[in-house]
Amino acid sequence: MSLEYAILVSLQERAGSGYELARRFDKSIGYFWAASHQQIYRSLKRMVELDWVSCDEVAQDKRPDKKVYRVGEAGAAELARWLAKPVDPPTIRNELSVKIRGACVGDVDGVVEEVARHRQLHSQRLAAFRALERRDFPAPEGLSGQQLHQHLVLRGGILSEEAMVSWLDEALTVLRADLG
Amino acid sequence: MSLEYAILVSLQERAGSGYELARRFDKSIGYFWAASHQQIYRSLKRMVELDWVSCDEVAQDKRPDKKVYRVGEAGAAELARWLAKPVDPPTIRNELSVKIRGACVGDVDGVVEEVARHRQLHSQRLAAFRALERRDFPAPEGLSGQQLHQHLVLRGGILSEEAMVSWLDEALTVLRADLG
DNA sequence: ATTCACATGTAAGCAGTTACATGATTTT
DNA sequence: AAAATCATGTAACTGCTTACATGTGAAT
Repeated sequence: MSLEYAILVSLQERAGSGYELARRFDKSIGYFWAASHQQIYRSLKRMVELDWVSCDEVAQDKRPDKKVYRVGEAGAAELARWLAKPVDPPTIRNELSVKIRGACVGDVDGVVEEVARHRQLHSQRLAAFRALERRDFPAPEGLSGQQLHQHLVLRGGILSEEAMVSWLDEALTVLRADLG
Repeated sequence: MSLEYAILVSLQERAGSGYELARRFDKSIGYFWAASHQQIYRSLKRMVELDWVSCDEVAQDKRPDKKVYRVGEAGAAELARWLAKPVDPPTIRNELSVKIRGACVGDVDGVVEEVARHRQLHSQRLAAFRALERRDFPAPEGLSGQQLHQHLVLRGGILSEEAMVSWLDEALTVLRADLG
C-alpha cells in the first residue's frame, strides 16, 4: 500500500491528474518509488472510494479532459497515521548477484559483460541524480523543512548509486584479473 | 522467476532439502536474495514438474523424512541460458524515503526516530556482513572462481549497507539541526 | 503519413506475503 | 510442561507487470 502514500505525498505538494502523477513518478519521485500509469490510475480509484482524495473533472482547450485529484482531510490524516508507523527495511533481492554467484556454471565472460553493462547503467543514473542536485539544490546548507527533506531523499539515491558503481568497479577489476 | 535460479545456484553448490534451502536463504543467500519456506517449497514443486531438479526421499534416524533435491541436466542448461540473458537493475522502492519526503505533513520527530531505527538496523546488518567476510574470506586477494564470486556478492552487501549507514547518518545530522 | 504528447482505463497473470495446518524429537 | 528444531505443505490475498484498448491534437 506504499504507493497510495507516495501518491498522497506528491498530491499534497501539488494537486494533479493521473497522467501528471505518472510523469512525476518518471522523474522526481522515481528516485525513491517507481510506479506505472496503470498502477497509479488503479490506486487513485481506490483512494477516491476511501475518500482520501477528491476528484474534479477539468475540461481543457485543445486537450482531452482530465481529472484533478486533491488530498482531503481523511487522506492527510491517513498519511500522518502511516508516517508514525514503523516499517521494515526492504527485503534484499538482487538478480545480478544471483548471476555472479552462479557464473561458474555458465559463461563467465557473459556475466562479466553483464556486470559492465550494469556499471554503466548505474553510473548514468548517478550522473542524472547529481545533475538534479546541482540544478535544484545549489546551496544545500541553507535548506530546511520540505526542501531539506526532498534533498535528503535525493542524497539517498546518490549515495546508493555511488555504492553500486564502486561495487561493480571492484567486481570488474577482480573478475577480469581472474579471467586474464 | 529469479527465485528458481537462486535455488538452482544453491543446489548446484550442494544438494539439499526444502528445509535446508530455507536455512541457507536465512543466512548466506539472504544477503542477495530473500525467500520464505512457502515460496521455496512451491518453487521446488514447479522445478520438479519442469524436470530441472530431481527429488529423492530420504528416511532419517530420529528425524522426519526429507526430500533431497539435485540439479539435473535440464536445470543446469536452463541456469546457463538464464545467466546469458541481460536483466534490468531492480526498480527502486524505498518506503523510508517516502516517509522522509512526507515528514512535513505528519510528526517530523516520529520520522527522525524511524530514521534512527533504520540506521541501527543497517549498521547491525553491516556488522554481520563484515563478520562473515572476516570469517569466510580472511585472505581475499588469493581468491578465484566460485569463492571469488561468493566474496564479490558479499562485498556488494557490505558496500550497500555502508552507503545506507552513511546516508542515514547524514539524514540524522541535518534533520536534527533543522529541528533544534 | 507518422510519431509524439496528452489522457484514461481494463484484464490476465505472476511473484511474494500472511495465515493456516500438521506432526515428531530434542532441549530447557 | 513449554519451547525450539526439523520437516513439509495449502490457500487466500496483495501488489506489480505486461498486454490490450481507445481517442485527440500537435509537430515532423
